[in-house]
Amino acid sequence: MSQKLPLDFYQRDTLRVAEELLGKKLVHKVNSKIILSGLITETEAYLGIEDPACHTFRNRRSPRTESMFLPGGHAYIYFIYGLHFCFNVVTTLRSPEAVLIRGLLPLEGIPMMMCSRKTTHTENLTNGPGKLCQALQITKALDGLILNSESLFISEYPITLTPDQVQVDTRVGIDFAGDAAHWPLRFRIDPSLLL
DNA sequence: GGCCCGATCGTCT
DNA sequence: GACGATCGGGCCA
Repeated sequence: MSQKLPLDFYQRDTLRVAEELLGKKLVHKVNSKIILSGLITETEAYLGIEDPACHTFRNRRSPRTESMFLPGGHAYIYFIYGLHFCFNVVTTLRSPEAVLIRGLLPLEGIPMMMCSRKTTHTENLTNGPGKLCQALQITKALDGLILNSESLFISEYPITLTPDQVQVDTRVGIDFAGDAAHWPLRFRIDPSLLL
C-alpha cells in the first residue's frame, strides 16, 4: 500500500514515468522522523540531449547537471532564479533525462509545511515546483540522492487514474526553447478532481 | 572576468 | 498582467 517505487520504475521511458508518477506519493522524512508528503498532481518530462529546454541539451555536462547523468531513480535538484529549488527524478538507465515535479496535493505534515512556507493558511502550499520544495524542505543538499533512501522516496498510493482524468499540455516557462515549447510534455491530474 | 538570463513566486495594479 | 527579488550557470572573450 505504501510501498516505495522500485528503481526500475524510473529506469524506463521518460514520458511513461512522467505520466505514471501522477497519483503517487512523494515523501521527505526530515531528521528520520518528521514526515512531509504529498500526492503528485503535475509533472513535466525533460528529454535530454535532444530537448532544447533540458539542462542536458547537446550533452551539456557540468557540476550542476551531474546527477542527471546518474541512472534513473536519483534526485536532480537545482537552484533557480536565485531563490527557488526545483525537484526532478532522473529517468531511463543511461540517458540524462528527468521528470520535473510541478505540483502536489499536501498529505502529511501540513502544519510543518505552513511553517516552512511562512503562511497561516493551507492553500497554495505545494502547487508549484518552487513551492513544493520549500514546503517539503527539499534543497540542493538532497541533489543526487537515490530515491529508495530512507529520507526521500516516492511510494504507491491507493488511487487509480483513468486516461480522461489526465490532462496533457505544453511545458511552462520555456519559451526560449523554440519548437520544443510546443511539445506535449506536461501531465497533470484534472484540477477539477482535486477540489 | 563579464554579461545575460532563467524548468519561479509573491505582490501590486 | 507586470514586475522585482536574487544569484549561479552558461557562454563568450
